[in-house]
Amino acid sequence: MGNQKTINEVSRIFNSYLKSRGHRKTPERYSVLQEVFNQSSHFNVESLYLKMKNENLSISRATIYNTIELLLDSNLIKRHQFGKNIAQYEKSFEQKQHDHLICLDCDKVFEFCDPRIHQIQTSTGKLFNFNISHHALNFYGRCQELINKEYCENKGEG
Amino acid sequence: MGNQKTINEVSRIFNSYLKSRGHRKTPERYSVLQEVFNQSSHFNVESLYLKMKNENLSISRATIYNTIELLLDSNLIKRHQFGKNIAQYEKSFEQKQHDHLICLDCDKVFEFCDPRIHQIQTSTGKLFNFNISHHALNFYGRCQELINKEYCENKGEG
DNA sequence: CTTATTGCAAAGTGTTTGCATCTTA
DNA sequence: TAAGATGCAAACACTTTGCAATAAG
Repeated sequence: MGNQKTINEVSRIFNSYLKSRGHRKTPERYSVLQEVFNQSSHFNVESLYLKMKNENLSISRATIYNTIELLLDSNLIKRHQFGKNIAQYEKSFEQKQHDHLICLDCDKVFEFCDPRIHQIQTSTGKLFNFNISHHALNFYGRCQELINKEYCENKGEG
Repeated sequence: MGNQKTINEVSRIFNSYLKSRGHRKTPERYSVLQEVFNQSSHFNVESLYLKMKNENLSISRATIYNTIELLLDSNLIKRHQFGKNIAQYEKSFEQKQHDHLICLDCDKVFEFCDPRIHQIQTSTGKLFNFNISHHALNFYGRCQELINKEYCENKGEG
């Protein structure tokens, strides 16, 4: 919603990123990008690896870690840590800036937007003379709505 | 500043927490608490362990991990992840609520306060019917001030 | 044909667990 | 003296690294 991109557009971005950095175009890199594109929500390296293996794609963990770095560097994905020692990722194309609500009961992650955060970022940057490139705002708590309860039931899904 | 607590007050809090949960009072638990009390800034389990070993205190990593859980549960410390796979802790007594600025060049962490965050927390909680217990707001960027440059020089210290 | 990239396995790192030994209550 | 806590080492989970084989340009 808003500024969705097709896999072709995203490939083109990745393509020109690779070219600009003198990195080679390999089938593995594009298959990781495709898989990331298919993710509807947050994912981690292991889940991505298993998913790809399950689809009989030829890939190794090392290559996924390698490619993830390139995708981060080209701003096609974002990295998060939601209070656990596992890096979570999400694609950063096709969605507007948002932050996260994390349920401490079911680990489910919800997204929200609030323009005031950007104001705080700007004024804090000025105050500290800090060149802020990005932020992470996480609210931790317990979801209570019926609609959320549903999610809460299939605990620890991701 | 504001509501500092002495080690005696903190011990009393820990003491009554342990009693209320039926946990035993052990010298190790109190020596971890003392060490945490002595920390002026963020710390992690390994740094705490090495510091204690250096002071010839008898302690094991396992016991520190164990005690850290109790200190978290009794709200005497807070846990953070600043974008790395290492849990960072800080004492949560004797200081007011604050958030963090993380320098991507030198890994140094700065603290700031902004009351607007609490407003966002309240309205987001209402909007999602989420019972929010706490939050983490991290700004990532590069520090530029001379005063900060100093910190930046002894890279990777904390 | 040169050199970046892949993929495996080994090593690294932070954390958790199992269990025998101690110690608190 | 019984249940809980400690401490060591082994196990774990995620990530990084070394290196021979492969493939992009």
